[in-house]
Amino acid sequence: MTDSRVTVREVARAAGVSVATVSRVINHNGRFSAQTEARVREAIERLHYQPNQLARGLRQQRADAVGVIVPNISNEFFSRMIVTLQAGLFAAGLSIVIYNTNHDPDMERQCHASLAAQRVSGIVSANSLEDVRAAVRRDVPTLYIDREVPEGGLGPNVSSVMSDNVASGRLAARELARSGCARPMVLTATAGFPVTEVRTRSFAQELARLGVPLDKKRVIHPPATDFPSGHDAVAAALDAGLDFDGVFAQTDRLAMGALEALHERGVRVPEDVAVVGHDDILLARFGRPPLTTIAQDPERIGSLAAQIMLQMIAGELEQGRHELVPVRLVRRESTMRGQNVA
Amino acid sequence: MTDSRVTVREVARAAGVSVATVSRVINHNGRFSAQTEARVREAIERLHYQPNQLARGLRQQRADAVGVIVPNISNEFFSRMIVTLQAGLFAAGLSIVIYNTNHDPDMERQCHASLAAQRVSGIVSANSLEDVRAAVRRDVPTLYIDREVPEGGLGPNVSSVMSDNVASGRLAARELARSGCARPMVLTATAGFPVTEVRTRSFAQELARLGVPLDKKRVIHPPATDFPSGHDAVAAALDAGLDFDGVFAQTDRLAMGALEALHERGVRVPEDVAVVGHDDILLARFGRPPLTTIAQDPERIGSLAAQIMLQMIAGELEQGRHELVPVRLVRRESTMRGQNVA
DNA sequence: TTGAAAGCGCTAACAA
DNA sequence: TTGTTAGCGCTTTCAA
Repeated sequence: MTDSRVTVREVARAAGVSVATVSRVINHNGRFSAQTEARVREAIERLHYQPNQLARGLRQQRADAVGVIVPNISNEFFSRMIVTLQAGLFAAGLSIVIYNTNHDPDMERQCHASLAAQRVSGIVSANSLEDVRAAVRRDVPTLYIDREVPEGGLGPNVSSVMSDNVASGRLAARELARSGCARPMVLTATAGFPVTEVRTRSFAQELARLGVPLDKKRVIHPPATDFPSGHDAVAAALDAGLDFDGVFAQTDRLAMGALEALHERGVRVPEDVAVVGHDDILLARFGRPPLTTIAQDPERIGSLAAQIMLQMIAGELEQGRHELVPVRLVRRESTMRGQNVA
Repeated sequence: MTDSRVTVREVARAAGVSVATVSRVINHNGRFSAQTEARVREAIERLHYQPNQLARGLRQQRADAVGVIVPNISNEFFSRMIVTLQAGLFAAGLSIVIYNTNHDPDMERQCHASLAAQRVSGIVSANSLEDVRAAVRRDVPTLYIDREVPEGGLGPNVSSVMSDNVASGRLAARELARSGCARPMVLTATAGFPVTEVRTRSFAQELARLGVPLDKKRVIHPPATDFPSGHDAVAAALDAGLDFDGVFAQTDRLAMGALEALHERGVRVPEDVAVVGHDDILLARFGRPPLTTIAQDPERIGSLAAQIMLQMIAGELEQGRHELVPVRLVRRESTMRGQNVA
């Protein structure tokens, strides 16, 4: 197995060269004869040499690692994103160090402090609550997921990747309109989801364009983005006698809760109320009825994030990149009525 | 913010002491006067000093980090486990470096090589495919999740945590027996899940004890552990005319696929066939009908893993700890018949 | 093309 | 109680 006690010195001795030469061969730096290279490689192989990343990082003033800060890795969206992010960075020799913040700003600060102490080469921060300007101050390549960045960007060290939330709102609006909804309701995803307003605004605009007004009293802000919040919000709306015939829930978990509440009260979906969710998590197809939803593409977001991060670390970017990842409507039974049935 | 360019030297100068003293204060090592400590702490505070973990790690011959190797972090079980694992280690000043192997032994080897190069203080390895003896050779505290370790353990540097799989099999057997099943079928979770056989064996034993024999031809090994595999396995069984009135599926995703296949063929659950899953993932309560399942406790597994890992790293263990985490039956409609209805 | 040596920031052994 | 200093393993000047 890998004997972690072998150092450059021993490789150098075994190959009959200096440590500098060994280093050059390993890093493809400077010049050396093919013969020397062969001897060094043979020694590395034979001794099972593994360069000490700590020493390397200390010398280079940065670790071959990227910090990843997410609200909660057990959220399907983040965990799926991380799979491709990790793979993309690993292929380039970078490892990832992960932290959960649980949407706690103080925890987020602690994570940044820890990453600074580790001298990571970059930071991927999802649903960050901090001021994006902090990234500029830190001077470490930072990539935000699902976070609006000011017009004009923030220099070469700050990039962002997120779903096309304007398209999300638009698609949801069209789908409900096509289903014949006249009084749509929105369940937003406020807490810690900075992109929710973009979706709501775009949803309202597209509805207006289609001649369906969105009444403010039908924009509801549940306390969280989970199943119980969706359930309780809709149950409360029904109790209050709120009149609605469509729901755009900004997470699938909210939507599933909404379906449950509607089912309990005997409100038929989609006949009486059409429902559109957001994210297309595994659960969505198991809704009662199966849930129409706006699918995000976390795998694409993760691999794009890896690619951009590598560019930033390599200093290849004059300006940060700010990418929008397409979303798509996945139509299931929860909106199958009117035009949609055809 | 944290200025990562400040070093011990500058703190020492600012506090009017030597670097050694600063180091002592930071690490609570050796003796120093309260007055000195106050001065040093003040300087640290004022300069926003952050010890360089790379230098520290190099000096100590190990990084304050733990490697975590899982088949796929987007599997709900692993991501939930990692949340508490990460929190427990973070509280002790350790960060976690994560890798996905996708059940690929070669990738697993690469991950270990990378972790060795990073001189991590410990490794948590879930569903490992390697020979457990490799951990002894590596000489780094290793904690296996869901992996049997030879009787007598493997010394102080190898521990393990897993669900009580014997109980899993037993609970599933009793539940199906109570539902009146006479011809139960098993969908195993072969690929990369080394604990599946324990469950099957325990299931068979308990059934036998209850007077219900488990026919070998009703033990089926789907190619994977996901929804389609469960669906296809059950569809094939029905096509082949296999006679069964109960299913123990060793992952909930398999079970959900089974439910779907049964539904398609008009086989009623639980009236004609009772179904028990395993894991209690979010999906389970949305089964048609809601799925009875054996709940694992990934949060408990993660926090226990953190605790044991810290003990191993601190050298507090004479022998590795090998812990079984309780599972429990979550009864839902998919087994609600016979005795179970009462 | 190669080697010698400085030094990254820290901790710990030894001295005072 | 505190300071001086060697050295962890590596990369990268500078010299040859």
